[in-house]
Amino acid sequence: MAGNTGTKGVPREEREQQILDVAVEEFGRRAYANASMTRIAEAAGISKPLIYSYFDSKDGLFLACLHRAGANLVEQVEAAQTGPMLSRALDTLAAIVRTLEPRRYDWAVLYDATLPEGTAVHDTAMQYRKKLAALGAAGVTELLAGKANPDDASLLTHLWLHSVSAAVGWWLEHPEETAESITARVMRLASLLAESAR
Amino acid sequence: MAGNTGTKGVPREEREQQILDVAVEEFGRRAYANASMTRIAEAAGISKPLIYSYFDSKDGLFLACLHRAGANLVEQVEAAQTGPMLSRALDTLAAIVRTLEPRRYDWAVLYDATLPEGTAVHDTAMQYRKKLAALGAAGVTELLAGKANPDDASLLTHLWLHSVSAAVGWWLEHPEETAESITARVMRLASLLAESAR
DNA sequence: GTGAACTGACTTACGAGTAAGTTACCCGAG
DNA sequence: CTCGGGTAACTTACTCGTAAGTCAGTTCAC
Repeated sequence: MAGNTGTKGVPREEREQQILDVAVEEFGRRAYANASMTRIAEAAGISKPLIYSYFDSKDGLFLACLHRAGANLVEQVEAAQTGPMLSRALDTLAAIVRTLEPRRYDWAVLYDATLPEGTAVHDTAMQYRKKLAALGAAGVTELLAGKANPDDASLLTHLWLHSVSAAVGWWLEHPEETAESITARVMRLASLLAESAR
Repeated sequence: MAGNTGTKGVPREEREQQILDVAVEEFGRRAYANASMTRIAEAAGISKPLIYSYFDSKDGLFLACLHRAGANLVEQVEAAQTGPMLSRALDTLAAIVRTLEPRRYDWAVLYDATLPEGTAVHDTAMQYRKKLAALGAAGVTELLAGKANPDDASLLTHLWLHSVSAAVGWWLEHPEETAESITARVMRLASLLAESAR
């Protein structure tokens, strides 16, 4: 009889994507440490055991979110490393923001500050962060062109990555903004600052 | 007889400071959500109930850390808002870094991303953040001098605060650096960037 | 009828918070 | 100076709630 049990006819692949979408939002909003599997299940309209049967564990679910977000971002950012140095940084930011458009919380998942050290989750996030940092560092090196020591370059790379985080964070607080409007704002600010520094 | 019980003769005031120092480190490293009262007690070489008798709760302990960090930072940053616009940003950064020198994790506590919304802990952190943001916003407004719309200014303020966070974060990964060396690095980078933008 | 999609109800671990008691320091009375 | 008693500084050993993870199934599509 119509208890709540039994299949609903949703194929695994589709259900997995749906769970991932919900999970990214929960992980992005509350961070890994505060995220609750029960809440994810409720938000997805299914029960907890189904999630476990598809993703094994909280870590497994987070890893799946991470891979989707990380691989996507690395790919898009790599593709943006072509133009002349002057505009490359802006191109990269545009690529990131465009990639994040459909799922803005992907960035928060990748840069979650609550991942316990020494776990697979932490290590995997670190790998993706390192890849993005390496891409940023390449640009920074070229920009500085030997005019600064390696530690200064490392610091600038760090500043660059965090500026992107800041822009994405601001975007999350201003949902009505689009990828284009954000990029445009940053471009305006960049030229205003350059002018002020004259 | 000499069980582990009974007073050790440490006066409350002194013990409280010691607990706070340990707690800031734990909260700063692991973030509020992952921090454990048991671990703080162990690291401080005392038992959990003593912490509770002095600070009431995990929230109470965190609040105490917050007030020490927040009040200190707000005061020092306010004092740095005097020079001409050109150097004010650098002065502010220098003030922050100098203030953080004895307890670098204060910044991480103030900007902990895992504070549950709607709690006293979250609200208090927000108040201090807002104060610092307001100081930053004042500088940004003066710098832009009406040449940008309010949303652009808001974004720039956000970028500024996150850049400070980034610098502090880099510092935590390079413990051998001093307040002065960090400030010097940022100054060098700022002038290099200004030159590149020419 | 068989396997994939699903669930209600459980167990378990861990961390916040507490009850009840122990010891050492301090200070006033003799 | 010294001998109690009161209180501040402590601890061991608990309770209790919450969230991860699991068991034993039920139902539907093919």
